[in-house]
Amino acid sequence: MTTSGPVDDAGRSTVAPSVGPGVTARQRAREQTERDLLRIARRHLGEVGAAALSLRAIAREHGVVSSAVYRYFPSRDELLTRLIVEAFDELGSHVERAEARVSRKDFRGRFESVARAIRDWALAYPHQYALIYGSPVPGYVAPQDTVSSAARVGNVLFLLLRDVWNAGLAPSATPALEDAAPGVAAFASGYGQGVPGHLVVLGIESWSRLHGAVSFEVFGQFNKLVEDSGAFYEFIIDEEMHRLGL
Amino acid sequence: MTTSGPVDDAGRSTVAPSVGPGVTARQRAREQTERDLLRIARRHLGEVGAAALSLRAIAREHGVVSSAVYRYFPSRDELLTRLIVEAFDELGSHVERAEARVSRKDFRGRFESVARAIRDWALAYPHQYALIYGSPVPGYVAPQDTVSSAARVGNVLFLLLRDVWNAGLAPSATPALEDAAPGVAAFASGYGQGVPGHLVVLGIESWSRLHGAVSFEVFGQFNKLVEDSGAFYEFIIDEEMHRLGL
DNA sequence: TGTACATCAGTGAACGCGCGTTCACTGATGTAC
DNA sequence: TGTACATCAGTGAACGCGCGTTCACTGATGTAC
Repeated sequence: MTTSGPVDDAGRSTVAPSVGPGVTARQRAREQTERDLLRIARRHLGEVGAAALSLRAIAREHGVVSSAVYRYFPSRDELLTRLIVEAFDELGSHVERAEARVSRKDFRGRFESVARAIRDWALAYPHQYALIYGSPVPGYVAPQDTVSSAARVGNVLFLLLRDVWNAGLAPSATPALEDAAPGVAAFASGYGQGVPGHLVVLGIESWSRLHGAVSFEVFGQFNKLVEDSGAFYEFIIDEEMHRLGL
Repeated sequence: MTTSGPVDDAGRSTVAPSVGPGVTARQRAREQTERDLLRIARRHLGEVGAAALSLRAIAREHGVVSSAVYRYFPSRDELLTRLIVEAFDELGSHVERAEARVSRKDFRGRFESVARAIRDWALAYPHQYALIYGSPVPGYVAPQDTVSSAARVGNVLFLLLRDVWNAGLAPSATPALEDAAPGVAAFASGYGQGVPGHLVVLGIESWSRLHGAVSFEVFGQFNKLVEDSGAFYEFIIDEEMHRLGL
């Protein structure tokens, strides 16, 4: 039996349905139900937000008694974690795919597609975006499981930055950059295969800056202030590329 | 009777206790109670977040039956609105006071103190910050009352930008800035007393950029990524000042 | 200055609602021999 | 191939909780004459 991707405790794939001999109808049904519940949960999240997400409402919509959901998720928090990991992964793969479509040597094109992919995804799934980049859900503590999924967008940006650096295009350090670099040293030493600390600072700030604009747009701070947020975002992209030496 | 500041429908001050003849003990007691309830509400907000803010819990803590709260706030939403306006006003006056301390001609000093004041306030009152700059409270619709309070920080930044422009220091337009300017035209025409549109774009982006970093710090996105967020923020301030010609 | 009346803060009970989670159960599906 | 047993998805009732809001009321405070 060869499945790929994430698996749960029992070794069942959490992504695609299991197939082939040795896989029972019961097991296939379970996977289908789990996917259905997640789909409903995702939709509810998009309608009422994370704080108001209700197991009973999900069960009701699936036509099942509320306790039945506990066969699939041990608690509401576990379900939330699943949704958070899923949202990070969806944004991550959306960004990865967009960036992969561009020629490796086209640094400007790669940066543009990363930046636009973040905004496009956030506008398409505002509640999912709020779940992972908005104010923390009260009473919910993110477990370790979310970390690797959360890092995917950052990784894409970092690898791009590394290529820019290797091509000799990235800017050199300024005093202000040097001052900030020690504060992100742990990250730099983990990821920084030959990339200087000041570039890691620059990359994290690009990421923070893009999300600043996207959050303001998605959360409504631009209401009556910025009418054409697309053009505004393109301006930020342009500035960022200048700054990164592109 | 001379009171200043915001007043409620009955002409009572919502800020300071009324004094002098013609003000009854009952009225003073009412104002005291209202202030007590708001103080408790503010603290609960800081502990459980906006979505979980409960009128009953506030009443309980004040030692009063839950229906009594309705003598002061017609509904939970009205109370939330009060808290939101209050948070905007507190951040606004914190920033205004910080900026006013600096010599008018010291543009760098003025920008730095605005930027630092935003972050300081957000770190001191993270839930209040989340209330006004985080994901929207589900089911809550902000009424018009919040607009003028919400604009105070932006105004400070804009007036600073105007002074910079009048001193001949602000940068001239780039093609990317020109492209974005029409999208913020409404704001520019309202505020732009002789300040060109591209500067308004620049100012709004400064504001968005600062909040991007502050939000990431307050909402925990910098966990294990940026250890010294103070130094990181100083770097952003420095970059912004370069960009604004300071 | 005293009295009759009006105001209104706070009470206590109730309505109707939804929530997460537990638990003993039934009956269909799967497995070992 | 058939049978006895094990697994386990879904049931239905219950526990115990908290919520926002309404309403008729009481009794203290304030006001007009």
